[in-house]
Amino acid sequence: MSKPSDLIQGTLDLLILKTISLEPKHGWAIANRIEQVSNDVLQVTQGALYPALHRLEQQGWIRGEWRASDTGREAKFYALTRAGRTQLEKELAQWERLSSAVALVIDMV
Amino acid sequence: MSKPSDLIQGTLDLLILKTISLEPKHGWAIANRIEQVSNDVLQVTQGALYPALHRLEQQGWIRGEWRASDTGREAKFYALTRAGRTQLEKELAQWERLSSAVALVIDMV
DNA sequence: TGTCATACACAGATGATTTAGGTATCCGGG
DNA sequence: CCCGGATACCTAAATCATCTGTGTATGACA
Repeated sequence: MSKPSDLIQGTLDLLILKTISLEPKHGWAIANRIEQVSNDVLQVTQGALYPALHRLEQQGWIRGEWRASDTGREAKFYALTRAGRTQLEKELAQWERLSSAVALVIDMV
Repeated sequence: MSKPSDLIQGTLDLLILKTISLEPKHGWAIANRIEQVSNDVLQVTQGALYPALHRLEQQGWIRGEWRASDTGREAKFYALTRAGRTQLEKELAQWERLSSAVALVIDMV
């Protein structure tokens, strides 16, 4: 089974970039924030989250740094790089483009 | 690279079901229609199309039948079954749900 | 002391799509 | 008459994101 019922494939990068564009966050907080803002519709599993973070960091779009979290524990905070900001714009445009196209098809009469 | 720049993962089934819900079509025509209606934003490659059609047929959501196409050639026309119509409703609702959730995140201030 | 929430990470399976082929027919132009 | 382009079907291999399932560790709380 394992239908991807909780995430639209390919949007996770966008969601992460957007989430930390407001302020740097650590992985756990990023996942929580996405779930919260989406009213628990989007579920970010850790098995998707951490690989995505490493991927994004390797591409140079985000940068990680160990700091103390709100709870006083050490956590890896990720911030957008300049390239990441550009990438975010790109992914936003791409999402807009594709989701509008899907809308055209499903609104077809 | 091979970025999925021409299709949102997981939406192809929805797009196909919707396209033949108006009137039965053969594979080639389905792909053309989707591309046309989306202003060529969505590209349906044959390597994605035919496996998807077979998948949908196996699930009992569409039924194929050989008939003559507009051009006089034999082609396999696919029509929605009753279960397919139900499935289409489901996928429409799901898409609405998920894309709205994404919108919430990317419009986050 | 033990359990829950926080926090990171990875390995293996899954499954849709991309890439890249292959077959065959029909039509029109040269 | 032949050849290229459009139509029409199909499949195999590779890629890659995500899911499932684990494992580690700490701090708070009861």
